[in-house]
Amino acid sequence: MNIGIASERAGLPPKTIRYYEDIGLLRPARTDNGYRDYSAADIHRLRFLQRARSLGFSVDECRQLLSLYHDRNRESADVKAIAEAKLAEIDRKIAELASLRHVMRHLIEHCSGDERPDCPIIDELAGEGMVQ
Amino acid sequence: MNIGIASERAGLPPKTIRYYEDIGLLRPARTDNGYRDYSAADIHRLRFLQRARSLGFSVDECRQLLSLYHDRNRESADVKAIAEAKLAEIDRKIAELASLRHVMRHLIEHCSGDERPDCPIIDELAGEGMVQ
DNA sequence: GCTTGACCTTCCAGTTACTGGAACCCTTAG
DNA sequence: CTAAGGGTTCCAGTAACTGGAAGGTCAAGC
Repeated sequence: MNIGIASERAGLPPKTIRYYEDIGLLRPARTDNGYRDYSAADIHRLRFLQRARSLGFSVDECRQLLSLYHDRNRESADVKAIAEAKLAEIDRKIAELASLRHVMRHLIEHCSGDERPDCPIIDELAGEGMVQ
Repeated sequence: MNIGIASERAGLPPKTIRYYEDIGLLRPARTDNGYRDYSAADIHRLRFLQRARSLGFSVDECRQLLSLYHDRNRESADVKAIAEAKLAEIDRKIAELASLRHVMRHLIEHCSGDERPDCPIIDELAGEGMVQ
């Protein structure tokens, strides 16, 4: 199976698939003309990657998850630990964004948004603002 | 004022301050020995940058905000538009993270997290899972 | 006067996870 | 025979820094 078809099946652009190969995440066969030749197992692996990436796992975490996936002796605790760390990270990011949102809302609410130059958003950034 | 002191006052690492100069965000004077020499206005500018960056504005947005800051004829509506776009972006990110969080929680809750190899997290990533 | 340490300089490379583009090869239909 | 639409490699660029090497400067202590 050529890379174009593999791309459709896996839901990843060809460039990304080649990149994953570059960094050692998979190693498809080659046909006589030098084209990459993807097996069903390769597609499975690519879809695994696509799903894990879309869940916010870094490429390096995907590498770990893949090796756990292929490890017949893995303990589910190992996988759970990675997932829990990721959840904690998501929570941290949400909290940070929520706090940013709060400040932004506050600033926007107090800005008249008209043709006059006075602007509490600019004042705040300049350190003459209302927050603190 | 040397870069070390400027760094303390602005709350930015020296490396970052030099980087901001590289990309044209400020242009401090130089002393005879070639050291950068920061004025009070430079520090003000750096603090502006520090605040805007920590509010999630990109370096390019900071550039726009700085030029609006120095524009005596600006309209507060211009600033408000940038801030509102940023708020919308923050909302999008929060929504995306919330949905990730939901899936992760679900997966983690169903994983025994013990020494057994069975793991719904891995199953899900492999496409044999419970979600969908 | 000399050394030592803290500071400063520039420049190059690396990070993350791709993406764009150039130059070129292969296959197939008309 | 040619053109379109695959495929290949390799190089460079993205965002916003960060680390590190090699070397200049300055102030203090002996």
